[in-house]
Parts: sequence; structure tokens; C-alpha cells
Amino acid sequence: MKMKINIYDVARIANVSTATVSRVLNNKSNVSPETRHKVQEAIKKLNYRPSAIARGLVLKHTKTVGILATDITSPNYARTACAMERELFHIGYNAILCNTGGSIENNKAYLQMLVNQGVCGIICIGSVFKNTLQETLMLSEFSHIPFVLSHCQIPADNTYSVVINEKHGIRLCVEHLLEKGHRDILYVKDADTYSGERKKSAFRENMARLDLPINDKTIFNTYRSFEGGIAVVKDILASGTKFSAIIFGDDITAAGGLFALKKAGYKIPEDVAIIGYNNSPASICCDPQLTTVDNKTDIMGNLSVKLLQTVLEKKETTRLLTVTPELVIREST
Amino acid sequence: MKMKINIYDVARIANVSTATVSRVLNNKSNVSPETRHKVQEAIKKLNYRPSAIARGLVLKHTKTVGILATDITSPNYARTACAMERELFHIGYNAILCNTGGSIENNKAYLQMLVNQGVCGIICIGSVFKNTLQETLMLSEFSHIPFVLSHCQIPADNTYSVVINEKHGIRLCVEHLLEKGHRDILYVKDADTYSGERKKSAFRENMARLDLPINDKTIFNTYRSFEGGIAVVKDILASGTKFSAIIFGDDITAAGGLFALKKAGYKIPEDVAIIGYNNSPASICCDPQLTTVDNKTDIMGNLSVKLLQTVLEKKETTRLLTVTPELVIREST
DNA sequence: TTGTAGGCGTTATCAG
DNA sequence: CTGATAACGCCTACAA
Repeated sequence: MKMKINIYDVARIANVSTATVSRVLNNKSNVSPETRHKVQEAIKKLNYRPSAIARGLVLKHTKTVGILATDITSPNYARTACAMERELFHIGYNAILCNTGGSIENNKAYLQMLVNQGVCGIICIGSVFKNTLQETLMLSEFSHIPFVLSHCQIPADNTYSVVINEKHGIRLCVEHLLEKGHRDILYVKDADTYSGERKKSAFRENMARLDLPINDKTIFNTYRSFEGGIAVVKDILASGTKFSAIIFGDDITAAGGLFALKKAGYKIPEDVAIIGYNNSPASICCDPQLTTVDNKTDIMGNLSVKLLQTVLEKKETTRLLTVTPELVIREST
Repeated sequence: MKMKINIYDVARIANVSTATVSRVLNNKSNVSPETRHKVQEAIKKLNYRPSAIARGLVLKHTKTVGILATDITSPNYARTACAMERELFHIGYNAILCNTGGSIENNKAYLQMLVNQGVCGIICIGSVFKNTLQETLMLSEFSHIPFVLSHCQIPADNTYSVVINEKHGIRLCVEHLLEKGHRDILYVKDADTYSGERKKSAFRENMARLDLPINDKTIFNTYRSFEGGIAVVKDILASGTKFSAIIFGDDITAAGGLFALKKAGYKIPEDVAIIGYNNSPASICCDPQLTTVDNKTDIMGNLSVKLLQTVLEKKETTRLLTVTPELVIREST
């Protein structure tokens, strides 16, 4: 019994050459209807599946794309990656998952691996890659393969971006708070990434634009986590700054902050209003439920692979797509 | 300028044959130290990387494994998949991610794709695969590739399992509740999976063993989600059953239940104690924070790939590994 | 210890 | 429209 059926078997059964089989396999037009039919019958009869590897060898690439993220454990990345993979599968591509952990070194190793595997595109999720990928991308060994960056931009050839309008997201937060009568608004930055930086400066701009007070005790730093939220609230209270609302860089940090604030005796939203970011499952579990910014992970994911697809098809396309976030108003404001 | 360096280039520069280069590439012993050195120099000089595709063609498989999950969006699966991918990368393998969505049809398509890609192993996360993979696994086209099932077992050749001791998890819950003085304990099943079924029957057994009341109003059904939790609490209250504690099949469902119970005027844990399952980020955001069962996603993930690795190395190994969960006691009990 | 040469399963370039 | 046949880059008998 034969291990694996190949194109020769099909050719033999259909009484044609392998070239012809290959033609119908790839939907070439120059095959007569009868021949095509014969071949298709043979394929069905033998339950033949072409080997992606052999095809890859001659084509110099497989129908595979790499998805890089620092850590798929973060709900935001998970949702984006999931949407991407689904869409990729839908258009016939495989997705190789890479949890880089955010180190440049790891990044390089993963990219190397992906290139060796013959991926025909690479998608990176997260603005961390702004710092971590910059130089690596310049290396010629990667120049032939298109990169799609979700959440950041890098000025390099063959590089495309899908970003979310963070400025707008923050603007929605500040304006919503202002409407609710808040003037003393704090911002908690919880990630040292490009997008963390952008949100922070967007906060500054909007506060200034709306004539709201902004000084060196309006913006606080911490690390993204429940504990980070608790810690920063401690800092805020210790600083003696005046505030009636806080915008956090992420829901999980907001959840920690909410927890700490309640323990400290504050009523939410009566005493202080809270806004999270990313509309994660955690935001709905809080009491009160968090007002947050939905950053459209599904859309980001889908657009990223659509963009990659048009690039792979050598069609004209823009280098940059921008998605608009939405404010989800719940109980915490 | 040459597109891509291959083994011939290295051979030429090192002044040896391609066979020799191949030998040092694969760490064969029969190469003299000098020759080996020469080759390594050439490799470094040219910055040569062997093509995984070409290698795959002759070896009939690539250093790649498929990871199947219904939906990586669920924190539990995400954490397991992440741990797996990390470990796989660590031992030199690529991970192809597949979000099957749980349909048999999709499953088949994914498996087909993976086989064509020449994966040398497939790991499935979740007990859904018990139902959804059963027959497919019997097909001869998949018999040559080893399957590792996380969270379920299927009696088929070349199939290995890593499971969590759900019986023990539930036992911990019931005993903990009993210690706290609860006797009227409810169980909410929120998934029609093999493991959902096992938890339910484990609940039954433990209630019986401890002489706790169990009848047709002790177990309720819903769907895994925040809304599902709200809905089932409505059912429970409407049923008029007597209860002082509820165990939920998942944290997110528990969170919804908690929400509904509080709205209905119950104090947690004074009036009713709540236990979740899976120790997800959401469990910590609840107020009060959820007591829950940690099912060791990282360990499950790591063991799964370790098991696969030993299988691939043709070493002797067990067909089944069992991990013991732990109760995480917080404020809700 | 090293080299030669055939083969892995496709696609693509020629002729016919 | 169809068929030979040469790549693609690597591994591995088999010879030397």
C-alpha cells in the first residue's frame, strides 16, 4: 500500500501528464473541459491532496503567514490574533503563531524561523514592535516579505500598517468626563509602548484644548495589571493631587484602581469616575461595570489580513489604514 | 546579486561537497573537525540558513505542529496555547494556530491543511474535541501523525492525552463549601462538553458522598458567558430552590451570576457563596473577588508539548498525564 | 572521512 | 491544448 498519493498517481489514473494535473490543480484556463473533468475525477477517486511543501519548494513560499505578538495571553492580542487567523484560514492561509515576549533577540529568532519556513507575509500585533522591530526590519534578509503592523508604523519598504485612532479614543474619554461635569481628570499610563505614549500625549492635548487643568500631578505611571492599578491609586492618593476622574490605559489596570479606590472609601462613580481601555471581559465584571474604549479588535484583525492579501496579490493599496474606536459607556462614569 | 543562499553556495565556499555541508548542518558525527570548522565558517560568512521547505520535502515533514482550539479568545485556551507555543519554539518547532470554532467540518478542513503542510504533530486544546474529532481521527490519512489532546481522551492509535483532574477540582469546591457550613449547594453547568459533563457528575458524586442534598433542582444549565450567568440566576430564583452556595462551570459565568445575585439584593458571601472555575483574570475583578479553581493552564500546555516531544523522539511514554488543580480561595466564599 | 547522484512532489518552460 | 523535462534545496544511500 502506498504511503501518500502524489501527482504522478493522479496523472496515471487520469491518463494525462503531471503538467496537466498541475494545470487543473491551479485552475489554469488552458485545459479542455473533458480533460479537466477526467483529472478531477481521478483526484476525487484517489482522495489526492497536493503537498504544500513540494509546492512551496518551487514557489519559494508556502501559503502561510506569521503572526507576531508579545503575548497572546492578553485578551486584546488574543482577540486580534483570533480574528486574523480566522480570516487567513478563510482565504486559504495558515497562521504561524509567535509569542515573542517582546525581546529584540527573540524577535529576530522568530523572524528567521518564519523566513526559513517560507511565510509569504508577517503580521505584528501591538505597538511594542515599533521599538523592537525597527532595526531588524532593515536587514535585507527580510526585505522581500511584506509586513503588516497592527497598532504601529515603521518607515520601511514593504511595510503596511493598520492603526487605531488613539487620539480620538482619548478625546472621547475626556469629553465624556467633561460632560459629566469633571474637570480634575487624571491619566494613568500603564505601558511603555509607542501607543502608550500616544495616548498620554493625546490626553495632554485634549486637556489643554478644553482648558482643563494639567500639570505634573495629572499623569501617573504604573505597569499594566490589577496590582499595577492598586499601586498607582496608592501613589495618587499619597500625592495629594485633586481629582474626580481617572482614565486608565487598560481595563485590567482600571479594575485594580477601582478596587483600591473602593477600599479607600471612595464611591464610584459618585466620588470618582473611572474609564478603562480596550473593552476587555474584565471591564464587565467590575462593580460598577467599567466605562471603556472599544478598540475594535476584530476589525483591526480583519483589515490587517485584507491589507496583506491585496499586497500579496500585487494590487495597489494604501500603506496605512486607520480604525476609529468607540466609547462604551457603563456604570463607572 | 543572488536571491537566496543555498547549500551549494556553502559547499563551494567551504570547498567541500553538499553532502558534507548537510552533515555538519545535521550534526552528524562522521565529519573531521577541520572540515566541520571550514563549513561552519562558510555558513557564518554567507549567513546561510537552510530552507525548512526543502528539508521538509525530503523528510516528509516540517518542524511544525498544529494547535487546535475552538477559540483562542477564551482566556483559558489562550493561556494554554501561549504556553504551548513558547515551549514549542524553545525546542525548535513552529506552531500553526487553528481556531476551529468547534464545527466538525472546520475541524476536518484544518486537519487536512495541517497534514498538507507536513506538521509532525497536532495538539488539541479543550474537551470539545472529544465529540468533534472522534470519527475524523479514525481516518487513515491522519493515522501517521501523533495527536496530543489537552483536556480529553479518545481511544485511537497514536493519540496521547494530558488531562486535569476535574473530579478533584469539584471535590475541593464542595468540601470547601461544606467547611464553610454550606449544605444547600447548587451547580451551574455552562458547557455541553465532555469536561462539562465530568464536572457535573463529579459534583453529583461528591454531594452524595458527603450526604448533601441533591435533586433535580440542584443542577442548572446555561451557556458560558456573563449573560449566561445572569440568566441562570434568574432561573434559580424562579425555581424556588433552597440554596446558600453556587458553583459555576466558569469564572465568566460566575461573574454574571454574582452580578445578578447582587442586583437581586443578596450579599456575597454572607447570603450566598460563589465559586468560579478556571482562575481567569475576570475572577479577580469581581467584587467580591471570586474563589475559583486554578486548572494550571501553563503546566497543561508545557506537559502537552513535552509529551509530544517524547513521542516524536520515538521514546517510550505514557498515553495519559494527569494534572491536579488547586482551589484559590478569595472573597466570594 | 568525503563525494556522487538520485529522489522528495510540485510548477514552469519549452516544444509539439 | 498537452506532454517532456528541468528546476526548487536538501538529504542520504552508495561508492570511493
